[in-house]
Amino acid sequence: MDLSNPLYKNQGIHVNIVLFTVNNGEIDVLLVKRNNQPFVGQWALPGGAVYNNEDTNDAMNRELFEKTGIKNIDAKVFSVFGNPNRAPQMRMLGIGYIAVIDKSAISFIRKSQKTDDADWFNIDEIPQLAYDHNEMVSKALEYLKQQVWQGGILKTLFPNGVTIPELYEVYSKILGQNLDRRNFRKKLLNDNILQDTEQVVKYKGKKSSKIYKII
Amino acid sequence: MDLSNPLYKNQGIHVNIVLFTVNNGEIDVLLVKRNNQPFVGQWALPGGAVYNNEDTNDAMNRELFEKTGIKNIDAKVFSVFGNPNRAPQMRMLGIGYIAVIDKSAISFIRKSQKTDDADWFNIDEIPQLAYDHNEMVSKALEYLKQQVWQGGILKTLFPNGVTIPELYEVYSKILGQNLDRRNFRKKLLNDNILQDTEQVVKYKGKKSSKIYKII
DNA sequence: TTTTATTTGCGTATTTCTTACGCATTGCAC
DNA sequence: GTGCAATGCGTAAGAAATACGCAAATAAAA
Repeated sequence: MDLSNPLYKNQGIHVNIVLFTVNNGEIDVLLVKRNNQPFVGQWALPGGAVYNNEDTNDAMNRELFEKTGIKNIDAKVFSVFGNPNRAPQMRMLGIGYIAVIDKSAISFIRKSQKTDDADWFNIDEIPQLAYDHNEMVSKALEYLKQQVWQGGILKTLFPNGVTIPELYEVYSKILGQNLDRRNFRKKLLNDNILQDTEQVVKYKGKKSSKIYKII
Repeated sequence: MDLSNPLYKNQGIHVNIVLFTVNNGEIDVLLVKRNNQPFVGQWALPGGAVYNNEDTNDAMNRELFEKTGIKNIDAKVFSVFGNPNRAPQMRMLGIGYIAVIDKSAISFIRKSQKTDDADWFNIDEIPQLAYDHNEMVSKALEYLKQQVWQGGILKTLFPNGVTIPELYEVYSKILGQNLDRRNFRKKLLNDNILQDTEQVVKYKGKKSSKIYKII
């Protein structure tokens, strides 16, 4: 590679994270409001440019922390966005990360110097976003649907235990269809990913239900 | 992003393709011999640096063509290699592409100005490669194993039709285990991905077998 | 207070998919 | 010819997915 060739100049790398959470059976995505050029004032996915001495995973966590105060997320790459014109100033390669976390485990979302606002948005009410971030969100959701049964990606969602009815809501919402509650329970218990904690929880208007830990 | 900040300077993007083919029931990977710095004289995956006005998919096909003469491969990103020190000169982000093609559909492999040699290597006899390309190959193979049953990735392997015994060899080799020939046939026919062509083919030493098209 | 509706949780029957394996036929090697 | 491996069809047992009945808990409506 000839470093003096202008064809190789002015390329950057963007990392962005589509951070999902589940709230009352609704799927939310974390967005931040941009306060600098380009796309000032528009909502966007948390993320930013990677330093030249920085691993992309580290960059993703650094940008997430800087813009929202959230630390150490174990996210996975779900896609790469390689269109050279996806950013206006210069070529920015886009790396899309995805994770699902427990919102209540985050004490607060920090609105840093770098953002005017940060908040969770229902997946059905996402505004027009900066860059190609709307496309990123929909691709991430597709990926989530494919991955939801083969585990892993939901482990961090309920660090303090979960009931089967709660999991039922999450799966139904992600997959966009109503599963049979009785067969859903059977499959989960059969898959040996739930550990009985001997505890129960009682929500208003419902029967009390057992709390499990996801292994 | 502050373009004058040295933290953002000297970043490049590498695309590399792990191009698999199947030969006599063996899995081969296409490698090229480097003839310029760094790693002169060492074998490597086809690929190279992305131009700043170029889509990454286009860059992958351009580099593949320049170095081997192979055109228009429909490859998928299987992983991103984001370690900032994976290339010696400067930070090069690595994008790993994967595809499986029919070797016989390629008239010849061109040894261009840019490479001293280009050849297929059996997956069990891959030499020490440039950069982190050995890791790329093994990650691509993992990805291939995961994806082999849910179709798509093998479609281009047999453009002129295929027999079930031929597919049996491919699947067995990729998955690294001997499947039951009779159940393998049943599953393929049941999955409705094979279209009977009413033709048969006869290989020396074997019974004649039906030719199917993969849909 | 009684009734009604909803939710959790367990059980059972049916169907579909996977796995194991028997066997006739073809074709090469000897 | 005999022997052996490959193709291709079939059947049976086992595992997994699906459909649905039903009892107990609970809250809200009558």
